[in-house]
Amino acid sequence: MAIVMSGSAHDTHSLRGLPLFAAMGDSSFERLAGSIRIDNLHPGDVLFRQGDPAASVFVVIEGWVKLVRLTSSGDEVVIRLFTRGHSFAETLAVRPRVHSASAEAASECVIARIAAMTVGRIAHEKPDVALAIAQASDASLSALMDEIESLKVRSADARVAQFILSLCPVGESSCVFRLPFGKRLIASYLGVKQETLSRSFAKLRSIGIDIGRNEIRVTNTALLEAEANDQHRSAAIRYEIHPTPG
Amino acid sequence: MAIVMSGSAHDTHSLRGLPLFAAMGDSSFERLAGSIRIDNLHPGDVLFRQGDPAASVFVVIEGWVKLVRLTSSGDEVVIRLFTRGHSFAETLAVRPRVHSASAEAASECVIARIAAMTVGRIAHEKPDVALAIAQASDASLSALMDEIESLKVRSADARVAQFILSLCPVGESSCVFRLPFGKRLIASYLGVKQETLSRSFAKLRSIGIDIGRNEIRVTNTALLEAEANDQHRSAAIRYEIHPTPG
DNA sequence: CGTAGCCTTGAGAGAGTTCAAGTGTTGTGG
DNA sequence: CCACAACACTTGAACTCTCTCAAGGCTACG
Repeated sequence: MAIVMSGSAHDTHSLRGLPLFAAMGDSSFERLAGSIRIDNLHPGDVLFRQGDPAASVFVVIEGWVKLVRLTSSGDEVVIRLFTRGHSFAETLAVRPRVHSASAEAASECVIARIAAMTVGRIAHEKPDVALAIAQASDASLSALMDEIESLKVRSADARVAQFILSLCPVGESSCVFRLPFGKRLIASYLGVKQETLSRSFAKLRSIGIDIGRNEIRVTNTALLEAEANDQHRSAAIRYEIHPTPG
Repeated sequence: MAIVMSGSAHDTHSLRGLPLFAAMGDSSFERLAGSIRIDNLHPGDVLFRQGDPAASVFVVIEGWVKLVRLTSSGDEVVIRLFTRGHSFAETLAVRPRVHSASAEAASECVIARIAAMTVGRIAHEKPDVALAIAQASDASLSALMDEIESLKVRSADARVAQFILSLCPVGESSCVFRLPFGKRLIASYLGVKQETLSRSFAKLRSIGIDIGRNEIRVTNTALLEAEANDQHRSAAIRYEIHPTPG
């Protein structure tokens, strides 16, 4: 169950830097700030379900939220994973509709929530709020396009490598961190079966990636990057063929 | 080469009904209308390239435009296909950046184009324009999520069926139409190899879908729909197992 | 200590790709 | 008008990747 906290001065100050809020002017943010509710969530807590009418706009402050869809055959597919700074359901504040996917906490997390009606009302008066929403959804668009490209052209192994890489802190050539959620979830996000993911992890051990139960140890980020780009395939040397004339 | 036409009264009137424009008020549309340029494009004509700074917002009036990405290994992936009513690059009017994909005419087509700066300027003054942009990008978001779900859970055959279904006029139980573009493009859009697509088409013949060089004949849309939902798999009867106790 | 859930591993089947050859269409120059 | 090349598409066969089914191991929790 969510614990409701008042948006304290400290809270709103740290929110100001998150993309959705950073893109709007001071006066707009001030108006919104009073309506922001901060919730602490536990894994499995539901933010909204596919088919629910849109009620709020969300921003992740800490932890991970999964966006999932139920397929006609009954199983769930993870469409996206949101973490610190990501906002979602913003566009539904513009013209309220039902959610086309469900959102659920994937780890312990802290999220900010604002009533869609409030955001919508302000956005209709203040262009900077509407533009902030458009800007945030542009970021989502890019992220989804990356995902589509990846699904279409990369092998499962490459996608797995890419995913681990995305969890590594930027600029570090080696790192150790905890997996924020289960491997079942990762598999669904990457569009592979759990067994396939497990086998991919096993292969990665040979390039210095050690995946434990909840912990990942990356010895060399560069090797991981090569794997993510399918190097073993595209690196196949291409000889210049000089056709014998006649 | 594009043929530039003036936005005549007839043109702007028909544009008014397209989603991006339908979502804005009369006065905003009037202001925009003067800056709309209508172009006739031939297959292969480039609208923008990945890496180009955003210069315009586009709306497809007739025909098809493909949005493609170049992968690190050099081949191109079709991310999306736009047709009548679809707008794209709208969000780039908000905060100009470079395009993260290229757009190219996939068939003979007619598109409307407005300078991004013009749209941006108006959107900063009139919230309804900013909201129309947000609304249009919400539609894109949904479309991309559908695509991701499809890539993750459906087989190539199902995706092919789904795609043909999307080309059929709604509500018709049988139809005949021309393919608006080549099969190579379709394959790339669906994330399969051309040979695989060809074999999928061959399989569809058994359920009354006849795919010729440029023409498709669908005898029964319902059968196609069943195929698109992977019926042959999920329809496998699940028996209730009563485990023998002890 | 037993059970349940999550993860790994193995073996075999199936889906999709690759490579290679072949068909058909279109456009071009002789 | 035909020969030719270029291009788009199809088909076959072998191979690779990913999934399915099945069993077993590890961890957490009562």
